[in-house]
Amino acid sequence: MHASLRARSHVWNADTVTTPPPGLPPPGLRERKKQATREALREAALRLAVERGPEQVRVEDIAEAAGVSPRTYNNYFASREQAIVSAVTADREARIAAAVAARPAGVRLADAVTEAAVEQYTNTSEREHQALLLITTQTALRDAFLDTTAGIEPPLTAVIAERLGDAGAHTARVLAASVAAAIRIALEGWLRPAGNAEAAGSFGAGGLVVPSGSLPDQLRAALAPLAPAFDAAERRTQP
Amino acid sequence: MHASLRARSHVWNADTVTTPPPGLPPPGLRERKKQATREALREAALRLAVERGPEQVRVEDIAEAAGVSPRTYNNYFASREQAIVSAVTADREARIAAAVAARPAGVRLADAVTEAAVEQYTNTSEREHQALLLITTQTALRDAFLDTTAGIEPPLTAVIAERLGDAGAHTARVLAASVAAAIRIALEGWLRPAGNAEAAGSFGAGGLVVPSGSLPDQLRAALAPLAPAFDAAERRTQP
DNA sequence: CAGGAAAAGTGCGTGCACGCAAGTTTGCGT
DNA sequence: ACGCAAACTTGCGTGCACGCACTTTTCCTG
Repeated sequence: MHASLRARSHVWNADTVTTPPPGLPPPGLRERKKQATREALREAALRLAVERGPEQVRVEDIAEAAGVSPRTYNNYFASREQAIVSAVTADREARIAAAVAARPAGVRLADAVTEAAVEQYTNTSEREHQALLLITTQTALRDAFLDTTAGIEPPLTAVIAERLGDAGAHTARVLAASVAAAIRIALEGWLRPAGNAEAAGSFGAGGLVVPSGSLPDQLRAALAPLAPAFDAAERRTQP
Repeated sequence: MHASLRARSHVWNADTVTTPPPGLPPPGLRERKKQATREALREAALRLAVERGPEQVRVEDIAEAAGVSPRTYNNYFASREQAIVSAVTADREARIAAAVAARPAGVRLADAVTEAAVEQYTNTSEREHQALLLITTQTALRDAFLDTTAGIEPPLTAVIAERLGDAGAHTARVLAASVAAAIRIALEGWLRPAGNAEAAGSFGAGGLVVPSGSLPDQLRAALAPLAPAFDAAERRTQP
């Protein structure tokens, strides 16, 4: 059944250490240390991966560099790849949701989502771009990065549900998942240039794929087909 | 960031042993033995999982029961869970695509897809239902089963692309991925009853989720929001 | 300001995924 | 029929994910 498209790829978030939804009381020392550890691991993982090749970094090294035990390391990250990728991902999931919520209630929901996504993926900081190059070099990292999109679903579901009202809660879930899938496709197409020919799966006819434009273009193109669904959903709540 | 929703879950298809798209020449001895081995492993995995608990089955046991080395086992399956789940899944991916292609060209594409999905998931054979009960007992199996939906995407992309023409190749990909996501959601909702309360993720408002109807209902409900997107895509090719 | 419970960190052991480098079988051309 | 090349199998070694039981840290409540 098809080639090894998408091999092993631990989907996001297998950590034991839970981070509760931002509580109103001051975070408390406990939370702050947790986040500090998390960032220390992220940082160490990325730094080591850049210094030596990503292949030459064992979890033991990351843990040591961050000053924790290896066992603790994987209370935070389910795989070596996650640790590295999370450094460039940070909390983009939450930022996208926030960006959608920030748009005035007047605009089309489809546009709000699309622009929010484009916006959050084009903020290409300096180190982030450097790390992206690193990611493209290794399939495992590439996959881990793509799996990041799954994390967008829950917060996006929340904001969409907010706009659609309680009646559309179910619809919101499906739309959010579709958006996540579309974004994944856009990212796939974007960082394809690394010459693998057997990309699009193995089905008969049209072997032509768009020659991969810029990321914003890819995102808009991938999200466009979903716009009618958003419009219909919106229309159903505000006739 | 959220609880451990969707922990480790090796996405489908990490096998080394490739199965080329069905060639026209007679399969040849090589292919037949490969499929035989695959089925022997599937069968052994399921049988052992049913006899003792799924937890009490090591890879070594499965391999031995199938008469191959443990190393060969994971040339076919990337995880223990895949082997077990694949016994109930068989090639449902291809069947769904075929079912879509089978529908007359006159019907709405959205309907064709929905009905094809419902049809292929309601053929609950005897042993299959038994195995589904087994799956619900263990989170790892549940996740592996849900990840099966990812495999629907490639063949579904092909048939949808066929109906939309080459212009809609890109759209087809996004729609297929959305359908896969929707089906996943439907399945999630369906085999939820196993009392876990922290299901829907952790976002503020509406904690009400539909009390999970039958599988066909869940599927139709999950796919309905995508219908407008299909209609629009179809309209664009045949005005 | 205790004291005790909850949560995070740690050491250890087990089974597993997977790369590598033979060995073995199958298929095909001459 | 022969033999070569490609494909599959296998043994071995390595690093890793993760459960369990235990220690340490943080937080809350009387």
